[in-house]
Amino acid sequence: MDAQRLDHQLCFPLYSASKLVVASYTPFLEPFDLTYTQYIVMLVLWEKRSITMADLGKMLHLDSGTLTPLTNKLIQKSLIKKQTDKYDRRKANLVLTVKGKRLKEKMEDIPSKVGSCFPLELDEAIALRKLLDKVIEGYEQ
Amino acid sequence: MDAQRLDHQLCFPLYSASKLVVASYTPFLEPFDLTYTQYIVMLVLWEKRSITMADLGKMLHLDSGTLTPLTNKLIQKSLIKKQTDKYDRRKANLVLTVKGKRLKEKMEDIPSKVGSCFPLELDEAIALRKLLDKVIEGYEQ
DNA sequence: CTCTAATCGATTGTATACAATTAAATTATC
DNA sequence: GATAATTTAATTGTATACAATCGATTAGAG
Repeated sequence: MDAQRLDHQLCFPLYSASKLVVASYTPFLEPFDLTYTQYIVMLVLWEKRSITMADLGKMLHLDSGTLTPLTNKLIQKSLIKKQTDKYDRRKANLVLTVKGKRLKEKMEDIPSKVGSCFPLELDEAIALRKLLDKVIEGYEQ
Repeated sequence: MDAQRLDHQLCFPLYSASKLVVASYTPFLEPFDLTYTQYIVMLVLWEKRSITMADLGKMLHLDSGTLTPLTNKLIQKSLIKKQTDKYDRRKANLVLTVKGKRLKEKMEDIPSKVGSCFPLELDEAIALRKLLDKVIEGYEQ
């Protein structure tokens, strides 16, 4: 059994499925002029109302080299604002604008629309989620 | 139950796990001066010995905008060659160089090294694989 | 209090990704 | 056999990703 074969490695289906699922958001996000990564930043802001760049990076597993230009795009679209923290001038707090807050309701049905593009039953989705969490949390070195 | 939450969506763990697993190859690939994407192209070539850009793109789910610069890197490293097809001059066949062929044995133990960074049991890996395949094959629209 | 260490976000450089377009070559249609 | 349609790979433009570095700021050790 040759381990050096694409179809014997778990990484490749993972990499492919991830790209496919991310791409499946595109047609639903395009009307709102958002990319997938921009969308998940908005998801976080809709939950938190305010978050520093560092904490956002921890939540999304993205570094400042990705987040700085990405949040600048969202600022440019008037969806969020960046304001220096009052007590620690190194920190930059991201907060929603009124326009950014309002967007939430307009995009409400996207998760279910994306979900219906995929054939997983609820128990399968739960099992997949559990396995992915184990991969993420169990990683060592 | 709010569907618009990062931790209620399957896409995000999938996206995170994929990035993590791909990144976990880096320390093992670095000594060979290869990135993950360059590595999976080599995996294909080690299996096929010769393949057109189009067929490689179908196998890896990547388009020419990604593959052209990527294969150019591998050519530059003298691991592969690109030769115009004799019978259809539109097609470019990728083939291994001697150096590219020899690399296979040197990288033999990478899959198991990466595998041991993750805590999945065999049955879990099989289940994950099956679910990912269902996601990929079942996608519609 | 002062000097060092750590933290934070921005920047730079390299490497994917993909949409859209283009040019060259081949196939299909008549 | 001329022409339209298709295929193939390259190119262009935009958007991630991440490693490495930098400058500003704050925290910590003595």
